[in-house]
Amino acid sequence: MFDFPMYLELRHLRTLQAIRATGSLAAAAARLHVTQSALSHQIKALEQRFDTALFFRQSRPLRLSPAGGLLADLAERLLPEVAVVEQRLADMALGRQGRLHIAIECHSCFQWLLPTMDRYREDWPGVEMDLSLGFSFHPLPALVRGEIDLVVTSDPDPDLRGIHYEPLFRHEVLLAMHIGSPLARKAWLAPQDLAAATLITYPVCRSRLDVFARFLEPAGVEPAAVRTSELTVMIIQLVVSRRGVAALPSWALDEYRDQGQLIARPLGRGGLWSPLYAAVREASREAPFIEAFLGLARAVTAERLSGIEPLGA
Amino acid sequence: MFDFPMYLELRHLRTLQAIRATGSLAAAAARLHVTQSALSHQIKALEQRFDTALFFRQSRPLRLSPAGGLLADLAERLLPEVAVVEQRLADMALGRQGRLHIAIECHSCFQWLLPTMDRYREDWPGVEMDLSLGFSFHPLPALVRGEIDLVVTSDPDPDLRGIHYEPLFRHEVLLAMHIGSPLARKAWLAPQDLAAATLITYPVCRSRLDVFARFLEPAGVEPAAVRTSELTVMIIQLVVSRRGVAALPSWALDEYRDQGQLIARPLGRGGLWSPLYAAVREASREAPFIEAFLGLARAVTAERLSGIEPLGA
DNA sequence: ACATGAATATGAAAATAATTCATGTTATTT
DNA sequence: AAATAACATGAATTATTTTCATATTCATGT
Repeated sequence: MFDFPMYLELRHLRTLQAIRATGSLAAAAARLHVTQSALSHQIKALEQRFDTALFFRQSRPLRLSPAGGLLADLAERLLPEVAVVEQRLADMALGRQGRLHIAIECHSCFQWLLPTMDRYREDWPGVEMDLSLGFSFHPLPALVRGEIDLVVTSDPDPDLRGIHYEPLFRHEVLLAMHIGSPLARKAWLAPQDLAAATLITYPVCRSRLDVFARFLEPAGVEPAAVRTSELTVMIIQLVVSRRGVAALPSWALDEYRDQGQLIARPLGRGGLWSPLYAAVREASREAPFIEAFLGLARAVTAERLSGIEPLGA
Repeated sequence: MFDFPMYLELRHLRTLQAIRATGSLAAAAARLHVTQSALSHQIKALEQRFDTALFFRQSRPLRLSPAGGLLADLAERLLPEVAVVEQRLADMALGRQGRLHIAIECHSCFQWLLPTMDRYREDWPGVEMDLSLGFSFHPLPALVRGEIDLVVTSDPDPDLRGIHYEPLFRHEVLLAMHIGSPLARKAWLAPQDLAAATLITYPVCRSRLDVFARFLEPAGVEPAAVRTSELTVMIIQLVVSRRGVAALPSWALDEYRDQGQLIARPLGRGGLWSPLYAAVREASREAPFIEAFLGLARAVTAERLSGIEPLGA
């Protein structure tokens, strides 16, 4: 009759489970909202497929055979797991659950990102969070590939389709130097002022450093020396010990500035302002758990960072 | 497009698993022996059903979204379980595995049944065995209902359909008495000889006791007294201490007879012979693991029990 | 045993659902 | 910027599942 196919499917497990629970085909059919005939056919096909009876017919109430019991046991184990996953998927679709793997390209962003994440975790316990540092790899392609879900970046790549850049705020990049530095006497600095200086930067490509990309290189100026350090505290140390100067976000300097050793000056007459974006996939942009994160990030930065100018919605 | 249905099925899990394993729809399709188009449609339907993307399209190799990963994880957990059960079902169909729940109606059958089960277990480790005593319930209907799989009985019920009675052997029922009993002087006993005796029996319905059903009742004789005991050893005790006489299978007496206190005599001139059957469902009759058990039971009884006459195949 | 009611089985038709085919799009590579 | 490989899509096809109508089987009471 049925020539061959007949893979075991969850439908069959639901049927076996219902049959065992109700003790009759008819009742099981009612519970599953199908006709008794449908189940009878289904059972028959299974029995042919496995070449064994699934229940004993000459008795009522129906009793499953050992083979039928095996399948019903399987149903009892698997179906609850399936239900759990379906529920989680539903939650995900509603945006109440999700995954938020964040990568940052901006070394000094910890200052506001960690508090943001802490507060976020309280409201969205169903969201699985992770943070990785996007210094050694390129976070935006990873965002496209779905390896991560949000990238904090200051240089959007407009070529990438399907990525939305949500502006967070603009902040001023200041040149930090020792209070006794000759450059400290100027109200603001011109590119040429750095020609004789040692510039301390994070160890990343110059095109991703605003001092170079938007201040020195346009003017064709190269500092006397460049040295790098991974950590903001270390950079500050070097500046305080008069080993060089460094361009840093104004808020990154706040906690050190009032120690009296450090002074900061704008880069250029109007200052060097840099935007910061949260890049997310278009597909996840409207998920509530993403929107909530962006909103919280804005609130936290506006509250805790000085010298920034909020951007975006 | 698809208006509504779309239950999650194992097919979908197999698809997700293959996609994650291969990193592409096309490769997954090849592995599952369907076209790439089939999987594309399948995925699309799932995405509509769960209202969420299952993988990121703007990247190759394909990467599953969190939702897709959830389903693939589920697949990884469930499919192996399904495979195990399918394998066990195949084994059952071939009769290499099965369930052998045995019930006995015959009190003294332990003597040969336990050794039989012990030896059987060695050869058929895949068969789940159990033994229950069918004294307080009726084992044959339970056999029909599939609660048990084999009943050792001496009175077949021909009304039950679908039950096959496999003859094992005939054995003689002897009357055991104290060696000094006046009855012991006779070469064989007539029903009337018991009219003055105390008869000790197992505590079951008279119709299931051959002494009554086939010896005393046909002759219209009632013993002077009847008392019962559950255990064969206890019955022997009572007989030895001259509290009465008992009708028991000859082999059940073997281990006590040579203690010199006990003597046994045939019931009637030709002796009272009783057959023993193994009742199984027609459906399971030809399963190798059942046939093997029957064969072994015959071998063990022929080897260990005296005074029996093998029956059947 | 026989009738009766309830439950399961069955075949054919109808309804659904899954798959393929042919082709269009989109991504990656050279 | 082609070229190529991979995925998406709509229509047609094929396969499967379900229903409908009805037959058979089982359980029970007389």
